[in-house]
Amino acid sequence: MPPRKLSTPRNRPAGRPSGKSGKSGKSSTETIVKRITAALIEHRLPPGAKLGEVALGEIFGVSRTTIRQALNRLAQDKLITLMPARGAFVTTPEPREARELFDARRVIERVVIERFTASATRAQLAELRDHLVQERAAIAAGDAAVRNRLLGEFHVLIAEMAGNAVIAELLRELVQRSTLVTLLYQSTRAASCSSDEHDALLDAVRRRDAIAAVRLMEQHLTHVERDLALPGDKSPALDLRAALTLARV
Amino acid sequence: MPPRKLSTPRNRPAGRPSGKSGKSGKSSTETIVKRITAALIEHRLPPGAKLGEVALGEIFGVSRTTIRQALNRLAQDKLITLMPARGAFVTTPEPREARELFDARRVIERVVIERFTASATRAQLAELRDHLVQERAAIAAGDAAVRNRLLGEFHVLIAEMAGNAVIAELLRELVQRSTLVTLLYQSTRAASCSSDEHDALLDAVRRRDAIAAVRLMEQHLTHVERDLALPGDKSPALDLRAALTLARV
DNA sequence: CCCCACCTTATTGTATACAATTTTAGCAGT
DNA sequence: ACTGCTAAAATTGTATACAATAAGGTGGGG
Repeated sequence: MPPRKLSTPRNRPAGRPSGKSGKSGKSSTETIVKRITAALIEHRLPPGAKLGEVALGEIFGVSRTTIRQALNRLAQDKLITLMPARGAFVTTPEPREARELFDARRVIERVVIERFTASATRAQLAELRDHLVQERAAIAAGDAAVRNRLLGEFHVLIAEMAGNAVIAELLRELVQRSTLVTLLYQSTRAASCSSDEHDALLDAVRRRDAIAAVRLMEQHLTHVERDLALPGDKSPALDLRAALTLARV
Repeated sequence: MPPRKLSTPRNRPAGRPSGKSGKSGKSSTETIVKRITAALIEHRLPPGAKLGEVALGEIFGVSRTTIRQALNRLAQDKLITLMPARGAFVTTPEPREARELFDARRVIERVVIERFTASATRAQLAELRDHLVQERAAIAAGDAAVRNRLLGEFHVLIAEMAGNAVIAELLRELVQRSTLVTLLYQSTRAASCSSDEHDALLDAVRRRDAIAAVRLMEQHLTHVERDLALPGDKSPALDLRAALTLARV
């Protein structure tokens, strides 16, 4: 890597970032968290990638202090893993964690969809239909990044509409993490399938068929999980040994 | 060039908070988060209290940088609320949030207790029995602080034993937040009652009676919520007007 | 030829310095 | 005397500087 010290004294004297120059009224930390999260969800940062503080600082034009705050936030969401005195790395979820994530989602989303089926308004259904159109567009355009983000947001959107903000927030975290899992153990063919299942789900809600909606949601989550290439219960050590054995030859 | 230690370590003698030797295996941020969390859960810091950065820094013997990291962590757990350029305050949960918290807990803990009833080992039951003894001791001693902590930990303990670490972590957050709620809208009489219900719950698990266990858990959570003096749906504005009307007289 | 100790280097952890904003106290005006 | 503005103090937001630690490279020894 570049040992040259590319000094970047381009930092503003001090104080707040560029302020109102079109950027945003949001806190800069918040902005950075969102940018990195988007990069993770859209698979521009692969699991295991190192997130150096100085590198990020130069990219976003802020000091390490601000970067560090953002990294702490991301670590608490389990999207990145902080290794003391080592640095921040994109989390590589273990198979066990992947299964637990989808299990937790089934527990929560079963209730969410049941309630939403009872309370959904026409406007909410229209919004979800719009969302589904966007999903289809991203899939048709082959934009895997946006596709993965939208497929996850669909679930969060329903949870927010179901009326319990606390549950919606929990689910948002779970969906983000399981998106990371999907990217790790992905099998690409499942994409359009997911969107079709979203469609069927909405249809059941429109018919106010709670039983069918719950069943479709559970099947949907089970399908997504099953389409992952989750190693049975193999620990990373076994994979390592296998890799080394092959390398020997 | 030999990097001799000729520079003066200016601020190291600031001294650690607890003079205990050698326990600093943990990160200092982690320690501070736990200390503040304990203070919140045990009601030594009331909702609405301001947590100034310099004050905390002096208390714990660290700089504002470290304090700020801890405050960010606590804010993400919703235990404190950060108001931009204003400071950090102990969260004052609104009635709506309180109801949503207990609703979320019912959704999750129903499943947790059902699974635990099926999988509980003798050793796990013994550990829970020990925990219950501690609860009783704290109640008998009139130690409200420890009591509240233990009453919450009971639920988290069961979730951890139920085998899904992700769900257990979600519940830990919910329990912490609902403990804060309990302290705000408390009605003290419910304490021993909770412990009795924990006892009944354990009994159902011992009998492997999943249906009873689920029912007892739901009733338990409903009781805890009902014992709160949650204002109906009054918004703070209404409370303010009422208060002013009374003050006028 | 390989392995180990030491040193160099890069990166993280923490403290301090400075800028900006909010709050509060003081003052003038009506 | 009370309300509205202005300046000083306090507090937060951000940047930089310094200390500690882990990774990597080099030379010497087995």
